[in-house]
Amino acid sequence: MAAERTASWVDGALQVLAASGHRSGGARRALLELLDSQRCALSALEIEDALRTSERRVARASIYRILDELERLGLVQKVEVGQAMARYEPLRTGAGHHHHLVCDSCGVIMPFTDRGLEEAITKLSRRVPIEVSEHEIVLHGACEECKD
Amino acid sequence: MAAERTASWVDGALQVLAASGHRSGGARRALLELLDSQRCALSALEIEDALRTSERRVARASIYRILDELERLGLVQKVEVGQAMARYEPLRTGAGHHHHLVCDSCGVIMPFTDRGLEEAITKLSRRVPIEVSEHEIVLHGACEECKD
DNA sequence: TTCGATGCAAAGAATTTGCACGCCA
DNA sequence: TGGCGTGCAAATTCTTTGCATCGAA
Repeated sequence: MAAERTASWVDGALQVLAASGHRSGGARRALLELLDSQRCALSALEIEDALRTSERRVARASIYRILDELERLGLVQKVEVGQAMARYEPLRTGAGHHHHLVCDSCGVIMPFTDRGLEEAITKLSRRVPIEVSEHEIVLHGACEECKD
Repeated sequence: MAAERTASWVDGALQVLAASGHRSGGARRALLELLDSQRCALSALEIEDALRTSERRVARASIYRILDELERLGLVQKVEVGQAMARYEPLRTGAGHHHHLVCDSCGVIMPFTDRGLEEAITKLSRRVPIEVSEHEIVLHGACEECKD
């Protein structure tokens, strides 16, 4: 829609955080950068793992707290793909919006986008009894590998 | 699509169970009947609660085991509406297929159906890298009550 | 110096597993 | 009668909370 500078999602997020009265903090910064570098949603534990190795180590509790705050501010989206574990990914304006394919056999998760689907959702949103702010679509099935 | 007798979902389910080599069992029966009588998805704990009161009491572990088996057999669908708790509902052929609206403020869940959405999904399913067997759509937002 | 940010460990909540007994086929 | 179905309780796994300390403004 609007032509926005892709001034790294991290910067934008930090700005929003500052604007809402948050101080800096190394843990949050590391977490934001990790999320930004990912291709698809990560779970809290995967984040802890990734950060333990490289970057800056961040306590598990902090990860949950930070993700919770980021979600509340609309900076990340929590996605539930049915593996008893929440996953999070950056919420970018316009570009980057996608949904998920899940292989119920091996658990792999892949992102996909579909214009028709988004249009259907937009139309639909106007006539449901709630004020829609977000939507989440998950297609379950068997991936090439597991299809046999 | 096909004109199917609505010979109660419970009966059909019991038949599938029998066909796949399962014995009868009172707990499963009670759980099936409860699910069949519901208007929307229930969580395992809600099921335990409902069964504790009336019907036949069923142990929590059994509820999880039974739901797991029913899901594997394609008799119920697990829906994740993002409240750190899985919900289950009967999977009926054709009629009854719906998706969910979730109020992120009060947590109420409402079912909805949309033809356009289903068509978009069907088309889309043909060109994604997995063999789609199920799909789940959740719209998040604020309900009339919480909209203020 | 002040108060939010973070780490650590214990607490909680949902779900799973182990094992013994009861009941259907 | 044999083995699945079920209950009970302990164990796991993911997430949250309590509290002390560290660090940014």
